[in-house]
Amino acid sequence: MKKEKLTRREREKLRQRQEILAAALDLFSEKGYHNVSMHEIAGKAEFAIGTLYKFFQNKEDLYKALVLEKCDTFEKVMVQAIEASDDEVEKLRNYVMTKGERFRSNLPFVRLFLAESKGASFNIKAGLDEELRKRMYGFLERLASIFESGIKNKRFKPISSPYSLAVALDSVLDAFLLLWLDAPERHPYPEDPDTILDIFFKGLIES
Amino acid sequence: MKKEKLTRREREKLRQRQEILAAALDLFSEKGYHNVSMHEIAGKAEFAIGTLYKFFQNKEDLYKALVLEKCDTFEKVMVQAIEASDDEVEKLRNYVMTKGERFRSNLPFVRLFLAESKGASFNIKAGLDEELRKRMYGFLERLASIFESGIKNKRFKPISSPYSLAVALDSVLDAFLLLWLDAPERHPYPEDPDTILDIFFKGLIES
Amino acid sequence: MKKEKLTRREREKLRQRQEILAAALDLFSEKGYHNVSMHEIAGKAEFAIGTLYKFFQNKEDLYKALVLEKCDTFEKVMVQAIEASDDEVEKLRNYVMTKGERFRSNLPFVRLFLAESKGASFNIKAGLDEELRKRMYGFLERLASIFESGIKNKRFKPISSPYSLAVALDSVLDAFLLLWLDAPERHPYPEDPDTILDIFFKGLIES
Amino acid sequence: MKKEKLTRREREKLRQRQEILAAALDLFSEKGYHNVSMHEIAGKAEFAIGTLYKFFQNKEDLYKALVLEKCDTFEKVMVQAIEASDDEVEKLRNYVMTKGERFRSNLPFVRLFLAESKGASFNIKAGLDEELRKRMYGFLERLASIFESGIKNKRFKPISSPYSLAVALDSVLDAFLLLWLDAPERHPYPEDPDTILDIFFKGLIES
DNA sequence: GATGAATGAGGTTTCATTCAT
DNA sequence: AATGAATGAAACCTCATTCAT
Repeated sequence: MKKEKLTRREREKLRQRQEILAAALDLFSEKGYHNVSMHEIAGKAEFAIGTLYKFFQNKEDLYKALVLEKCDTFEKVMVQAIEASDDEVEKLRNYVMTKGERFRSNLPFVRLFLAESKGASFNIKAGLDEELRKRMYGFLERLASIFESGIKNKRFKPISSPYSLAVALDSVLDAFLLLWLDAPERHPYPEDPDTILDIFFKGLIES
Repeated sequence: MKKEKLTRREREKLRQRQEILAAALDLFSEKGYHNVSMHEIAGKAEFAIGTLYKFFQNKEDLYKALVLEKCDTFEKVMVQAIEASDDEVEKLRNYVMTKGERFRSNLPFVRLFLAESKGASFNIKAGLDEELRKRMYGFLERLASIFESGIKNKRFKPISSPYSLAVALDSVLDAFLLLWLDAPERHPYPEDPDTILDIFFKGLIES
Repeated sequence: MKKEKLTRREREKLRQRQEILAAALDLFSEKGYHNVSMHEIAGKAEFAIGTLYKFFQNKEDLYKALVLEKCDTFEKVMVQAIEASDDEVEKLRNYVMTKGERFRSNLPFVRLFLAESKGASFNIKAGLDEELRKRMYGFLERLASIFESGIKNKRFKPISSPYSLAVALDSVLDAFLLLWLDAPERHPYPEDPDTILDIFFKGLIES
Repeated sequence: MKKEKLTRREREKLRQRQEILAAALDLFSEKGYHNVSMHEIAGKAEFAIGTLYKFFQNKEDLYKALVLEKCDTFEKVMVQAIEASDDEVEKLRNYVMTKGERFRSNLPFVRLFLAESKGASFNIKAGLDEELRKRMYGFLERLASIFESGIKNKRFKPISSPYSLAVALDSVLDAFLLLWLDAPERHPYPEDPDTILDIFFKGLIES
């Protein structure tokens, strides 16, 4: 389905959908699912309330669509980042940099993302959690395979659990980003990815 | 305020308060702040609705009290853990072990804790976040000072940012605990604290 | 206005109108006025919503037109039935038979008709009721005049209130048809009109 | 459960329930289920909207309770009427009189009753119809058994279908009452029950 | 002091109707 | 002339909170 094949009408609809989702993202990320009313979203998006229900069956549906679509885009960018080089260390550097950039330019999304992926999400009765975790596990396995191949290629020391390493790296990134989100000046996100990677690269214990 | 000074009446009130908080913890951790009604809490605690409002000004207040008190206890236990030994490595080991034990025996609290500390908390209009983060930063500094003293005592290599290391260690622990929470069998929490600490102790790069 | 004078355009419009009414009849009779939306009718009739409003001012108008037109046809057939013979008993027989046939082959209409004529119709703010009752009274008078003429012609015993008799006969027919509608197998509508008429023809009391 | 055993609180609740039902009956019978809002009922009953939902789960539930309870009372009175005498003709006379009186003093109920029992009720998704028809069939059988016993006791001529006779008598009563409801002056309900019964008692055909 | 009945603001959602294309 | 996207009033219902008993 090429872009050119979309009729004007279809393009218009798509644009409206994006506007609704953008308004919803702003509000949800600022106040949380339960503190935002459909009226508020409609108001911010400058549509009548009924119009929202033409695009989304209900509030839950709108929220799910928002989170899933944003995560989709985010995941794709992350996958691209780790596939941009053949060198394992370079893959990790790219990942750290790209995640940082991406987060810092998508603040509203980040708040939602962390709320959904770390914090227990009580917003939606079922399904979103599982879907998101499934994706996260998938991505962690990609990350783990970088460590594996790095070990095979003798770039890294042999390590028993590459998956744990992936979990660790990812969580550390999120932690730094969360700190930065909370107080950007006090906790600047490092320009140089090695600042973070060195935590893993350089052993702490004096030998 | 010594225990002996509490009248029977006062002790009774304290016990009732605990019962309310216990019921609230169960419900909030299972369904989330917005999906639990004051009626439900009253029902589970076997008090009348009005009684809840004798103890807490409103729903928000009850929630705040619950989270803060639980965090208090938790923090005290963690501080004890890292003060139980004089050796820096032993302090870290104790921390990893104790946090794991504590989490695994306090599931309902953990869900709330993670929702509040990682996920952006949208439950409460203001205040809880800040209070909790302040405490968390305080604790992270304690952790950081372990690394500092370890470096001074030549137990650890010199590292530029002990605080970052503290953040990293803590976030990695939480990540493992979150995985374990989601699928305990697939992601067992390691018996031996060194399994986690080695991520930081042993450098990854082949030299 | 003769048929020949209708232009192709006019004939087309009339056909469309009928299609809308047919779709509306199906839906209204199945779910009731308030449980059918204009969208549903438009969908079933395969017209755009706007088109419905070209033919009918609003939902109420559409409903009124539907009921009145159907009743018109029905009334005409009933009048024909009682005028098909000169003999009073035969008139009544024809009436009983024709009403039965007509009902059984127009189920959707019957449900609406009974809802409107027996049940108090709360669908329409005003007007339909009165119009329908006026017609019903007119028809009952026709029926009454059969009894009158039967009495004058000595086919029937003298009876003080032929109108009451008309009411009675009509209501009994409806009652049997309602039973049949509810459970056709348990309450078959009699093939022989005399089964019903005998209730009136043969006195019940032993003399 | 004796009346005396009701606590003051319970009696109060019962009274309130009755007030809500009374307000609802007035409104429903005047405007129909779908044209009455819960707010309206609350306003007329002089309760807050929330209070209505303490007594009834939802609007449907309130309506069902209303119709069923009213029908219960009505049925009991009717059964008493036909059991007040041993003589079959007297039973029928009592029935005709009592139904007339009852209807004429319970106009709002009658409108609802006829709407539900004759007109197809589209108000309630399911259940009310069936429940009411079941009761109506039960009552018609009681009526039929009067004709049966009358035939056995030689008070009535032998008739093949006493059930049909019951249906006929009942529907004729309803028809007269409906006429009276529509235009009391034009269609007075007969004082003397025999006016109606004679339709069945005296054969129409001259022999 | 404890209770829980009563309140009503405010949430989500539907649907008859309009009007620009 | 026909369309159907957009509108927004108004429906049902929940639940935090109060206060008379």
